[in-house]
Amino acid sequence: MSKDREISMSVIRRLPRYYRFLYNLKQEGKTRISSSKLASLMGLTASQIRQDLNCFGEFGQQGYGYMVDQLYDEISKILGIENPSPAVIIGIGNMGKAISKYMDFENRGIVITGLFDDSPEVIGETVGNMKVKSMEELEHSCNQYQVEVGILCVPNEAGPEVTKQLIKTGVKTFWNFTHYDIAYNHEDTIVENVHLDDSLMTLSYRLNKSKKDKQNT
Amino acid sequence: MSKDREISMSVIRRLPRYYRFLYNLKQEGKTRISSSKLASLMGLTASQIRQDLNCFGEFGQQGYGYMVDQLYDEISKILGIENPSPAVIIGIGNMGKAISKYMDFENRGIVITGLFDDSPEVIGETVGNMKVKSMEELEHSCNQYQVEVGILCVPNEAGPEVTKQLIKTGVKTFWNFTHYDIAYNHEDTIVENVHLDDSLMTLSYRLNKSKKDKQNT
DNA sequence: TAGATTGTTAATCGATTAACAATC
DNA sequence: TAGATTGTTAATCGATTAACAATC
Repeated sequence: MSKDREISMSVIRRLPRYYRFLYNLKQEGKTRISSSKLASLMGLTASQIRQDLNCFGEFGQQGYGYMVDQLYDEISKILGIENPSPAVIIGIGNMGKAISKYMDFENRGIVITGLFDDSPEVIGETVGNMKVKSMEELEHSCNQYQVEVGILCVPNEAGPEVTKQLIKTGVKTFWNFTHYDIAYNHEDTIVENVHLDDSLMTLSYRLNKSKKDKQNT
Repeated sequence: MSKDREISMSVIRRLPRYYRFLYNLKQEGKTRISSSKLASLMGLTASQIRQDLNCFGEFGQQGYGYMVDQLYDEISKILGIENPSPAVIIGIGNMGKAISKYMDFENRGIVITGLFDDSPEVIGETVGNMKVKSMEELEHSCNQYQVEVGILCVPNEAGPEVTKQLIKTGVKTFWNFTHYDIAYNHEDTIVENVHLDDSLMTLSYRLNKSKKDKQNT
């Protein structure tokens, strides 16, 4: 049974990875998998996998393991991939363009309903198969498509203003590529930050650390 | 004093954020900050900040707090931003282009020494201020610039092969935008993964969760 | 039935928070 | 000196791992 206990972020962040590995197993034609097999495949412990899955229900069979197809579908449901939520991308610079072309949104629980920018050079341009609209059209478009998610690819300085505009149209969920701290400044928002700078600096730290460690050996 | 105890990933991943907030404080002309002020600014506890910083040394003054400038410099040193490491970007599609133009590499501890792709349409193109080279030139270029970091923006299928090529030239550190699990397949590598898909699915989960929660109230 | 593997409780480990003596 | 705030030890909290009874 799914428990009342609030599911921790650590568990949630592992779900997409399970989903990915199960997809691969499906592709390979595997029909069943045990927690210990999956564990060694993913570099986790079998215990952790069973604990994680049992946050959401009892998907396995004792003595047998898990059905790959069924588990895949369950996680797909849990992640909400079946009924994708409408989203807009704001800021169609390099990052906005890359995101709109590169991401497989529909298989990630999101449908892009519009691209927006405030630069005259970009407005009207076709990216993927969508025309970039002006910021003046944002509110109308958000209402029309009942947009729920804002994807922020604008420069850091534009973060606060664009966030305000989106919140005015009822958007409460953000995929945020800027440094602007949306969750801190706006109550009742759901924010997933992509801090590429932070990730790169972490890498730099780890590389330098390993260099230093080698010197001292 | 800096301790012998291995520093945990949780701490390391907070460093870039400290760095960012200290940069802002500098910009605002602030000269000193206490752990409790910084804590409320960042939405952390003062305890955690003091614990984190004390992994690396004693940077504060009792009864006074921390010097903004000094602390900023210390963290900069810790992150290895002062002596940037040479890197190459492989795969100059949408994401590769966005990364090369958008990121402020030099201020993140990295210098880009070359862009590489295997598509004739992209080779020779100028991105930012660099010409895209062919994969044949990779090995020579890596040796020439003593490249330490590989940035992988290639399609998932190309992950294993490109990784192999880079490792052959001595690259052991990766900023990885593919789904290929480098660390799992190659020993002694340092890998920082950017899993945009995972981040987006986590967002989808959280949004759907909040919708369900609202229905049940 | 016997063997395998789950679901779940208990034990361990690590990270965060609280408390306080040291000291500027 | 008195007040403030650090550095650091101790207490708490949460997440991971181990163990095992339930059961397919």
